[in-house]
Amino acid sequence: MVTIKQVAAHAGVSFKTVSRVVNKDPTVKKANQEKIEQSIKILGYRPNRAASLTRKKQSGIFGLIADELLSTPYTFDIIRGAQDLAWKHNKELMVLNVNEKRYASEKAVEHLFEHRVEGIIYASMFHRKIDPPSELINIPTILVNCSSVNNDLPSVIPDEINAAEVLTNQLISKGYKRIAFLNLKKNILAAQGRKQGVINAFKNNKIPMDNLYIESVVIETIDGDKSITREATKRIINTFKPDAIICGHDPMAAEVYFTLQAMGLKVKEDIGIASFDNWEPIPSLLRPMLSTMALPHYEMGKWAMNYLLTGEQSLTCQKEKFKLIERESF
Amino acid sequence: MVTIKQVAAHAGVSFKTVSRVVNKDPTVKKANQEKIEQSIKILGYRPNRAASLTRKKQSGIFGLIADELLSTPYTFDIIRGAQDLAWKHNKELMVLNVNEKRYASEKAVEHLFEHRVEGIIYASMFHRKIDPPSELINIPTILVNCSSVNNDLPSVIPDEINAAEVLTNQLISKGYKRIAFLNLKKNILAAQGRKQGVINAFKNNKIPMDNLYIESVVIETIDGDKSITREATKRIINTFKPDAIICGHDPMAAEVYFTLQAMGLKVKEDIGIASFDNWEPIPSLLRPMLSTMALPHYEMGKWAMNYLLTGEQSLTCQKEKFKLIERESF
DNA sequence: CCTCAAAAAAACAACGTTGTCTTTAATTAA
DNA sequence: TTAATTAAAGACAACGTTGTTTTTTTGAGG
Repeated sequence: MVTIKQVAAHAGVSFKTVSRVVNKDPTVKKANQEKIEQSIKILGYRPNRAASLTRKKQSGIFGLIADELLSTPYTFDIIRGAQDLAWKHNKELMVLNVNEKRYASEKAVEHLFEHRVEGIIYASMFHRKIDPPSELINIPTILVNCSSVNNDLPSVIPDEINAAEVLTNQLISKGYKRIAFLNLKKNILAAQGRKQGVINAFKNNKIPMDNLYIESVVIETIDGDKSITREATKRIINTFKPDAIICGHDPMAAEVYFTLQAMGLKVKEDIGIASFDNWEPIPSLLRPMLSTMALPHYEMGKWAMNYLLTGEQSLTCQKEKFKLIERESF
Repeated sequence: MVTIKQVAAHAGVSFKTVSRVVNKDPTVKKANQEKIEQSIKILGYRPNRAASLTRKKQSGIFGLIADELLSTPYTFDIIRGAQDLAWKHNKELMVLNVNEKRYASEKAVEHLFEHRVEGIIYASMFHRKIDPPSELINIPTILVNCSSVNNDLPSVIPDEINAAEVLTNQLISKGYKRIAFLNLKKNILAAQGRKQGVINAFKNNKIPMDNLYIESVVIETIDGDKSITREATKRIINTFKPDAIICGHDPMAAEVYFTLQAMGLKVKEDIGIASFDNWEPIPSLLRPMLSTMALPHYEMGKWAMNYLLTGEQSLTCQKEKFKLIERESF
């Protein structure tokens, strides 16, 4: 690999002058600057990042630990959001993919410390409480899509309450009057906020609460048994007789679609369907395409990176708003 | 940050001895080793990776450029496969997510060169020919899920022919006799290989070719208009009258499912459906769940990393086999 | 043409490690 | 006990940069 000294020799200047050109120091004569840039190009010189980091105080590297517990790869947008912003500021983002079984996140933190990262983003693959590696308190850290059980770290999470409120408002404004909400499992954070949001919307619109029915549907895994969803749907249609159903997430909406179809009911025509997550490719695969509240993954990743870049220290809990993706299901 | 010299002072030895302990040099007396390990723990010392890299000839870092052209995040397994193996060998994997619009892959290569990576994995998000950054010929590089237009770089790609052959064999062995293949667009690499594979299977099983019908279906985007798939399905059912349909990929299979349903036909009972990709969550969402050939993303990522780790130089084109995920659709 | 200040470039130390060589301590053989 | 040998630890240079200080060059003003 060609070094700064070789460039200096080629250009006939001291290596320090080359360093100045590389670092865009304005105190270099134009003539020399051009000569050196020529030499750099001819020799194919690239500054050695490691060497430069030994003298610079800031590494320019941030870490992102992606806790892919449930391997829901549509959360990839968190990484995209963080990386786009990092690059815009000429910072590196070191992404470490953590899998509970094989590599403890402790090891990932260790790696990042060795690289002297300036800050760490810890991203969970679904909204939940976590018990993060204790070392994280020694370095600027921001949690994404999760919050610490001890509340000792700042975080950015999806605004579940607002999402449910906006979605329900939209349904109501379109004339739906009797809504069933097939919520996720009770102990899931998202479920709690969304329930609150749906209720808020009913209150704000002064609609009697007996036009709202909420039930938590237990789904263990995405590809597992969905008979519970199917049975709940049938039962609710026959007893509560809603004109719209809000589903806990898009996979559940898919199952609801299929159940309705089997019952001879048409989505939108006979019953409106709305959902949460915008878990591609599900919403655009279904017919009619599913209107759903998109999780602000990209925005959360970006917000987190920005938090680190601005050097903020506050122990905030930022809530990012979902975005309604209107398709054809209500 | 605490340095090696501080540890040395704390333990009452020279900093070189600490270095030996950190690098697991066996020529350190047990007593000293333990004393130093104590000091490291107490002071929370972590070796400075950048400083160490200035002296070591090998950086221990590999680069992965993820060309997320079509943002199909289910390809994430390529990264997982590569990273798992890298970690097992105590190597770092620097993942750079490249988006055609915003950041040229040239810039990503530049970054990786500055970090003195030992090799680069360039991964495409769907199987195709690419024109990779020319700088890559100066460093051990392996292409994943793509090959170079100039054939000047080694690559690992999915074995499309074999996949189609295995899948078709399986259908035939289950008694299906008249098969329609709704292939992807003609100019897609996967489509060409798979067509060959299906034909091979018919030949090997000595089944007359007039029991096979192949048609290329043009789908521009995943979430775009699917009426072409719908119409093709109807037409083929009514004219060719197959007992099984092989779909070009899982989103297409979903559309075929819906079309059949609308026609009053039941998947598996009335007609077998098979597909390619195992593009979660589609296959496990559909009812009955879709049997499909899984793209060997994880395996390709792992193979690529292994290629770099072993320091191989050959200009091979490795073909990784798909895996049939048997569910319930045929 | 000289002086002096300002600008530009060079010299040299420093960063926190590892590699190599040298010195010291421990062990073995006589 | 001592010399010879080996094991362990220390000293010092080196890596390729950047930060700081010193020297040289340039150019303006008289």
